[in-house]
Amino acid sequence: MAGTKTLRKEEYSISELAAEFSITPRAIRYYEEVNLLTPHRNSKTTQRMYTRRDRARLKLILRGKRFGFPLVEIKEMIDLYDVDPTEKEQLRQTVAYGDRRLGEIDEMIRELQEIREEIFEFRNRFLEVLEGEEA
Amino acid sequence: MAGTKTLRKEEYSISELAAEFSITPRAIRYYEEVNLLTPHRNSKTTQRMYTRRDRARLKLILRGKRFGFPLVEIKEMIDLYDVDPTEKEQLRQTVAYGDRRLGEIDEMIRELQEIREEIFEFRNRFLEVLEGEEA
DNA sequence: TCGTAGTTTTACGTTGACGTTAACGGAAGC
DNA sequence: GCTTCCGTTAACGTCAACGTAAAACTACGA
Repeated sequence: MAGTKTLRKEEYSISELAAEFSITPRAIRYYEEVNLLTPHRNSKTTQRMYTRRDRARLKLILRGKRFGFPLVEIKEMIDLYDVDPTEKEQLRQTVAYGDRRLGEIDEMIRELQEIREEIFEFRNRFLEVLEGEEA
Repeated sequence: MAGTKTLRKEEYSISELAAEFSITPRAIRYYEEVNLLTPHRNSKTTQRMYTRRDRARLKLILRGKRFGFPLVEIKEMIDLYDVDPTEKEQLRQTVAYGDRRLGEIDEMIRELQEIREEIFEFRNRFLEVLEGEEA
């Protein structure tokens, strides 16, 4: 089985991607409008074709959305993957940006754990009441 | 110092609350429009007055917003605090709702930790490059 | 008592993130 | 060749979550 890699498509059409992620083609085109995706065109200026890299970016976009980040901020974050590693100043700024984001994310995790605790305790209190009645 | 509790205001005006949470009075009134807050009126149908309980609810609203929850869902979650503990069916449904939310939140925490890892590694890789140059 | 600062309702405006429709083009199956 | 799906652009519509502006009321300190 040497050389057996999970066979993956190289390119995707817009509706293939849309179906895979349960969104609409319109949404994907919109992400292109705001420069979050830059698919190339196939067969002489017609269909958009999405590479695995485009697909990966789309995944990141949707992940950001799940946390309520606006698309502009999602773009900022995703663009970190494209920083030129020879530009010292850019690197420095990126590191600083990353540090800020890390702080935010740690805070979010903290808060989420709080929320989890609250819901959990509420749930249990209610469950106890129910199980008390059961007897 | 017995009986010394941190002196807290009993009631707040709309702009006091707005200032405290760095939002606008309009936003607070909007939350009332969608039944997320129900301040009482003081001195004959004029000013809205917010109790500490209202203030607590506002805090919860803003916390929900930080995670991108729409106001309707935030309302669902906050209303858990007001479930009638004598209504068995309501309790049962609330427990089920809580379980669903707990699942979601666990997933969010997991994802956030992933994101944290990614940013962290990126940051470190960049930092290494910078420190290499330093020498 | 007057000014000014805060509050009220009403109502229209705005922004982000798409949804929806129209009008068209190419390809594929019959 | 015709229909039936994709796909394309362009343009207008929509919904949530407020922003903003107008016009009136009230509260309060100098």
